[in-house]
Amino acid sequence: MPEGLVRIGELSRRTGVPVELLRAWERRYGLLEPARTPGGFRLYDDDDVVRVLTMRANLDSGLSAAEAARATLAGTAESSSTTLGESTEELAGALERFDEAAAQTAFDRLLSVATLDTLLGDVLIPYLHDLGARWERGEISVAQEHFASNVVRGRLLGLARGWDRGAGARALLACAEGERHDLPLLIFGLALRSHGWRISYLGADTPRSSVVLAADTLLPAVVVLSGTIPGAFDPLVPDLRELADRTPLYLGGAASSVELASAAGAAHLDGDILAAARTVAERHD
Amino acid sequence: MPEGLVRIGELSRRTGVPVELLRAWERRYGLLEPARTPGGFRLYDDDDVVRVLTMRANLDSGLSAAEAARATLAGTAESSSTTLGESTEELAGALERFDEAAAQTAFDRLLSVATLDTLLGDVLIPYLHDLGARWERGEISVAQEHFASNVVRGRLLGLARGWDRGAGARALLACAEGERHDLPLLIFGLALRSHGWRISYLGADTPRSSVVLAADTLLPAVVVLSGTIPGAFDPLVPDLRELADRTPLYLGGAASSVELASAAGAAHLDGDILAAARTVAERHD
Amino acid sequence: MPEGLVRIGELSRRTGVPVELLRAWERRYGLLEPARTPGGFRLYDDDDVVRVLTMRANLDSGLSAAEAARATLAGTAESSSTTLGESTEELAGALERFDEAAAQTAFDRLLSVATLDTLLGDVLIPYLHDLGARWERGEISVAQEHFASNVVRGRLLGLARGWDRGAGARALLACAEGERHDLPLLIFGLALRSHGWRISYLGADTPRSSVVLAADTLLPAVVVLSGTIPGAFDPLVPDLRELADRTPLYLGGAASSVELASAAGAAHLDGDILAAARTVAERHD
DNA sequence: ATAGGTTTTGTCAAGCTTTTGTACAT
DNA sequence: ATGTACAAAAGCTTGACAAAACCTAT
Repeated sequence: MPEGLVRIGELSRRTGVPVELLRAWERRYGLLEPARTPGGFRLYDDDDVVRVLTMRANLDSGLSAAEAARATLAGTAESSSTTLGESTEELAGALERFDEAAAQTAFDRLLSVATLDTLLGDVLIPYLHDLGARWERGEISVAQEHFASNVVRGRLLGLARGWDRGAGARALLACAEGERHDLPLLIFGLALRSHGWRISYLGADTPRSSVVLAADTLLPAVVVLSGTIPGAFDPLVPDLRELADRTPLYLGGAASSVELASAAGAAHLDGDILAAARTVAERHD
Repeated sequence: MPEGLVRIGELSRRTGVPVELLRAWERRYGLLEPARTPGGFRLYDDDDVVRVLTMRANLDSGLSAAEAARATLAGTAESSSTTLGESTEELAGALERFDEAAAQTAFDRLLSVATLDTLLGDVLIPYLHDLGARWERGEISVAQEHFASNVVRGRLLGLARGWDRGAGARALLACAEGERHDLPLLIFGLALRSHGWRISYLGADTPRSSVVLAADTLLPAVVVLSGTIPGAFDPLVPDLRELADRTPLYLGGAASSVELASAAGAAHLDGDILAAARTVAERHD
Repeated sequence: MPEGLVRIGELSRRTGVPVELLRAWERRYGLLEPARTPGGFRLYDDDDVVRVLTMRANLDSGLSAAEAARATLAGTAESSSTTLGESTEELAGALERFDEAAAQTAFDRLLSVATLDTLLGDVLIPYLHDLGARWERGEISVAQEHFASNVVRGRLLGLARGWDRGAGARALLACAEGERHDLPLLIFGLALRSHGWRISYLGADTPRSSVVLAADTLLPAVVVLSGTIPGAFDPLVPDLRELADRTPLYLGGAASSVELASAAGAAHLDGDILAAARTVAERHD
């Protein structure tokens, strides 16, 4: 669209506002600041058309002329649609500056615009990855990491509430011994829940014997163990093999691999948490 | 929304309160403290609209003008309630004084403090009952009832997001023709969802032919119809019988009864929404 | 809820008792003692409505007016303390048999009958103590302990949501290095929050340097460290002393003692979590 | 239950000012 | 195009009024 400058008559025709009134609005409220021809004629651009139409809309909505003009001029782009990305950044920023309230608000906003899957896959997982990476690069302190984890953990546990109810198959979830990162496992649990599964969750750093005991009590359809520390699963292989004899067993996280899992009689879940949940859900219909 | 200051005439138009009365309330009770133009005209903001609506609602509920004004002005208490009961009252209060922000906060609070089942069964269902009763007694204005319903509906729909995903059995939900009260059915859907079911929701006032068509397309495990208006199901009986031949059919709400349901080849769901959801969930394991 | 005072006509409408009779009951039996407007009009509150309805019920049950009034005024206050114990047992039982849904329900019930302080002091703290004791005696498996901790943690973090909002003094909370039991600290935080404080929470196993860094960023009014493992604080004493120079410091949990705390320039918080929170709150008005 | 007086509150009016769309003269 | 003028619409303040609701006392 070429820069179409029009004179006042044309502006009047396009907006339906009488010429005199356009001049009055300019004079009284400074609504428009048209360029001028050498001879003094007013020249309006497309923005001016929008401005006049906005002015009219404001008048129609009941504002007085003075107020309508003020509102029109103040009408800086309304942030009508806060996108997913913005809210994510807001969440990240709030967590980093220890602002819990703002983080909760950002979380609320995310929950109100996104589905659970989107929240988990497009927001939380990338955020946690990023957090980890920056922590490794020393860009973030342990305090910030702790603070953020606790806020996120609180929200995830909130979403998890009641996740062992229903009629679906049951999964028993636990972190390997020594493993402290429970958040990925929590996310996995929520994803599996959204496939209709029932979740029993033992959380971080669960001794192998406890997993076995819980499995014997609950008789889950599958057991899923998570471990990120390299070598975390190695000493467990014999026990896992025994457990896998009785219940389908899955190993996930960086501590697992296809080879290690098969050595333990288990199946390996690769990196993508949501995909892993889908895999488990589909394989045990 | 651009912060639009309006003059007294527009405020009157938006609230239905005569101009003179608005001035009288300001003079006598200090209900409003409008800004002024240089020339002395009163300028009101959005909060003032809420204040006037609240004042009117208080009057409708039987308070004298002086008391209504006092209650209106007092009704901005910030609070951080912890007990379920307190949060519930907070929600009710916020909804009645048209304070959407506070209502959303109370809702968030409730969600963070209670289980979904409790929120539905111990908070929302009693609240909606109470709302209806007070509306019938004229203690509450139509505007308040509408406002409250819409806020609640918005939150429930938010909670419902993605409820047709997963691997559980599918239920098709609809209100009978002419039936406008969709909130009970929404609550039923959420309760059923918490049992791991997938929900397909057609909402208020769904023509019988649409239900049949959706049922043939989706092949749900059950179809649930809701009706509160007495006699709402009566003309549908032949069609329902045909539908029930193909799919298990449930009828709920005051318009249904054991006799009517069996005449339609369906099962009757009694008054307690959460119990009804449990019944359906268990019967179709 | 805005305390709405109503005039005699509305009271009559709400109770179905004629205006003259209401005045007569007041004059003859002192049934009501309404406030008055400057002009002399009677003003009744919600309790008065209840009183009149009770009076009517008493009359209907055959009492004479004078007797009915006396009975009404002798009105009783009832309380439900039985439910607390039952719900507590229900919670404990559900957690031990890995029944998350039932545990959540029990939690909801507790929240609906108890205040936060009661919940923390009379239910959770005793329960956690008991859990620990039974774990030591081998009556309970690690799996059960883990499972229960995670459910409780989820609820506590839910109650904590937004706890750094407001205008009160700020407290920075963290567990000592190596310390994994964050629940007591969480409870302490909630208790302190109920005194109007703002909480910044770093959670389990926080390195000393991180605490210092967070303290320098947030400038809290106090720092509180928790440690249960004997000797957990010992290697930290020099660093703590330095931290205590800048910010009031409190040490709590079995790892602390009056001597150790004073050696670190800090104050010792003794075993009772709720009392400790009260102490901190009062000492920093 | 009634009578006679008071308070409360919604509504109206008079007289004047401000705001704003439109018109007209230069 | 500019500047001024003008009148209708909307608003302001003060004051008053009457119906409804309420009071006390008989």
